[in-house]
Amino acid sequence: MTFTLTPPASFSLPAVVRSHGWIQMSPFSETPDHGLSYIIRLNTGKVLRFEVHAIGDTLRVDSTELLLEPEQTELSRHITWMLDLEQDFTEFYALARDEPKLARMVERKAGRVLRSPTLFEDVVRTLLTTNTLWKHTLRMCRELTSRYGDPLPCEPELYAFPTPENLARVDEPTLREGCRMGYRAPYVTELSQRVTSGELDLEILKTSQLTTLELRNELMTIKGVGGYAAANLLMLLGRYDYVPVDSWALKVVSNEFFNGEKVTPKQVLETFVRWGKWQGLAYWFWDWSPEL
DNA sequence: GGTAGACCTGGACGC
DNA sequence: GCGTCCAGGTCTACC
Repeated sequence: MTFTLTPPASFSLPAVVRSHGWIQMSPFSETPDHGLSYIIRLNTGKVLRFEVHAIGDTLRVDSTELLLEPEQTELSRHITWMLDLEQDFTEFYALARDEPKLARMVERKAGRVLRSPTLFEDVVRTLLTTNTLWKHTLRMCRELTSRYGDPLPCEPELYAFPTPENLARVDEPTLREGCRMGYRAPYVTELSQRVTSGELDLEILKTSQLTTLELRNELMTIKGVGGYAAANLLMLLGRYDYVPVDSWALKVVSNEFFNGEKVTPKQVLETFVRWGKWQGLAYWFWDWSPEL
């Protein structure tokens, strides 16, 4: 079935889809027209694949399954969140236009960051990005999804991302060996159990009134979430006060601002501090010079 | 508050 | 084929 959504004026579907590496991780994929494809499990337990295509000024959503009205409402809510349709970037764009290294992202209507439907899923994905190579992150995510996600009825070889309940049931050694997640396995197990038991409500953080610092502290109570992961998750929550400093950040900032000299995480943070509450976005969408 | 070492996986490299 | 080294963030213990 098909329905439509109306995006804000300054919106580009390809810009969101390609905003970062999530699109390469299962069950995300990019459609040939640079739209979004994703396999989701709704609250009713229904598993479906949906595609979002930009058609003129609207977004067309195609679903592999027929949806009841509450299911369509739920799916619309998820897509609105995933594509960050409600965020207003007017203030940031006004600042970014005067910075040659950000002017291009304004032209491309970039700034929105692709999200998973749930924060639980984004935390798990982020845990899988830490202390490993991107290739291995993709493998771990693929294994996790295909082993513990619910299958798509019309293409049972494809799966939705596993729910907290699914992952809470998997014992840690199985997760460790099956998905070759190493020491990350107990982090994912503990997170899944905390969410399933109700001890940790991640979804409430999406609309939290906490300050960014308080939100950061809350995220860092999750085992395996340190400074980089918390900053990354804050970006996904629409808070851009922190720059996620990883090895790539150290490299590009060194190349761009320090003539290739080795830099510390503190120097990376100082480089973008002038962007205030937008510093994470300025870093993320900076038009980095090619390495010499 | 800062630092060192351990945690894992898998690819590159030398023998 | 085997052993060693390395990259990638976070945690814990220690100072």
